[in-house]
Amino acid sequence: MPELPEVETTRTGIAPHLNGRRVTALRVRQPQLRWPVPADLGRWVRQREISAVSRRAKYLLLTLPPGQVLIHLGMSGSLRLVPAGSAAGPHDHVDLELDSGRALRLTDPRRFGAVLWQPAGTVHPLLARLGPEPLGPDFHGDYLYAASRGRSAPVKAFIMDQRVVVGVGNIYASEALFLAGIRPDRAAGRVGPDRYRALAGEIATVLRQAIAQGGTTLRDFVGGDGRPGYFRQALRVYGRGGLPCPRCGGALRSVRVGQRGTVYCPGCQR
DNA sequence: CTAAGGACCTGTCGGC
DNA sequence: TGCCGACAGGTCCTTA
Repeated sequence: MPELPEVETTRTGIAPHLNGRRVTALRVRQPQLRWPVPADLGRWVRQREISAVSRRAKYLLLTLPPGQVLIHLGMSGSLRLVPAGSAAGPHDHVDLELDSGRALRLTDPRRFGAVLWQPAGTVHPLLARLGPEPLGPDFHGDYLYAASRGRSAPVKAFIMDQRVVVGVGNIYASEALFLAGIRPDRAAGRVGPDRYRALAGEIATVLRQAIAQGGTTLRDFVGGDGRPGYFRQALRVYGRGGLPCPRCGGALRSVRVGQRGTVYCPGCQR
């Protein structure tokens, strides 16, 4: 999936085409995503005007007067603007048609994504326990240090926990840990305050740089304009197991940490 | 409370 | 060429 940079890239790509537009129809070809698309979603959004397109964690939020449409891209989801009524492929599950003659189309082969509804004034349960935004003021090394005391889970799993900090997935967790010189399998509670300050800084830096490059495209991610992201060429360790470490030249090691593929440099990361 | 494993679903790739 | 297992950007849910 899309981690935070890909979701943010999607947001900036689609927002100009959605802001101020009226929804003319909702077309759901496959409601069985991570959770079923609410059967009455069309009634909530039809003829309503989209007033904002925002992001919280890896969720996109389309604000209409009575509430917000929540969209999560899961592992393989992407959003594009297409001409309304254009031919749909087998994984084009949802079209949100607009009065501009275009439609926001959700494509998601693995169907781990979600399209949900959050009435105004309520907080959807999925958003209720999210941690701070990594690019916001509440995220810093001292926070990570305090939150990690007594935790024996690997530090990589810790920073990928959306209750700790949102938006960091498997790619950027690996990259930030490399940049901060921390072994991904080290217990979160056994990383000191100075190293957490470095890690918080590297997380923010790598996310910002990836956003500037339009995110990372491994196979199927495209931004709202249909173009891939270009951060892949800047990845230091992710997907590079066995290849030379960009810092010391030693072979990068590929392991599994918390069921997820993980690459690190045994020489540079402690 | 934390941690670990399974579950969801489709596509792709490498090995035999 | 064909089949089979492993793996893929997420994260909730159950179990211990």
